[in-house]
Amino acid sequence: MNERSGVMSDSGTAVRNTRQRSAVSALLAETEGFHSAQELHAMLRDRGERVGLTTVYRTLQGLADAGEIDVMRPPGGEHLYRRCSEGHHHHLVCRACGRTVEVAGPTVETWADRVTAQHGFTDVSHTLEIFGTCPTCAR
Amino acid sequence: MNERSGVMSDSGTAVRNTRQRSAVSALLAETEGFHSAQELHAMLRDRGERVGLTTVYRTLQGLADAGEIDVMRPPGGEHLYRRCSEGHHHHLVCRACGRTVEVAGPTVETWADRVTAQHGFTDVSHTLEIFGTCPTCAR
DNA sequence: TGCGTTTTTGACAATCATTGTCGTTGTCGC
DNA sequence: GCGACAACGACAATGATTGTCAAAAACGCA
Repeated sequence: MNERSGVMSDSGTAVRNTRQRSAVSALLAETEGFHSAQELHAMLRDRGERVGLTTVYRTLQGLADAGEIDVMRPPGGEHLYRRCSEGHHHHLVCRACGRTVEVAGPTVETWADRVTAQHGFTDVSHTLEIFGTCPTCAR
Repeated sequence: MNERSGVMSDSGTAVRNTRQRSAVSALLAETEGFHSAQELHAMLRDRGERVGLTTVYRTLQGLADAGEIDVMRPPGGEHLYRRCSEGHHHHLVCRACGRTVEVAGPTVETWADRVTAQHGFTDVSHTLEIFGTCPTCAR
């Protein structure tokens, strides 16, 4: 955690530092793995933090836009959010039990950069998700 | 959560050949680019084919499960479907104009196989989407 | 070829995550 | 301390996708 008050986007819109925003950030900082907006909302409630569901959605959106958290969109479900560890990485997700393994992929990064450069694309980002059956569930 | 995940590719399940299924397949075969289920439904109606929206959804799902079409899930929107060209490939999508470039990635395939094997995962599939700004829109 | 079984269809209702609304509340600059 | 204005949040609205189930169509078989 760093980035405190005074974060201001170029457009001149001030991002205010509120209890709710801090609560969401703090929760994400302490939590492992992916969780849906609704789950995070419930977790905040359990902690005694009173934060509206709408606010949770908006805060997560803002954090995702700022690149401070990961968003995963698994087939057939809600969006899942997770604090973003430093550096770029991807996820290997078990279809059956949902277990997630974090994998770094310098190979992929390099490849993606080369491909996009070839086509003249700029301001590039990419998402890569790998789904499979983990050894435990395979049995 | 259980999966009736279909490995029923053998002769057990008869996939019946209906007018509606043919219509959807034919439309996809003639159409370039990605389209939503609703768009495809409208296109069928314009052609004079009478196919229910529910059927379109189910047919697309079936085709996607069978690996005959691509599914893309862009942020903030509907699922987009497209006929799948032979071989595995990925997409480079322009954020501004939506233009799509198809790219093959043997490097990525190899990498993905290696990583999943390392973790013992089986029955693996992956999705990779690259978003950026194309040269035209960058200006 | 005709018949019965089984799948598929499709209009409509239901679901449910996400977004919009808008009066109220709290923050922050001054 | 004060006022402007962003953020909040309860609720309603949206809208894509899925479930339902009677009717229709396809296919296997005699």
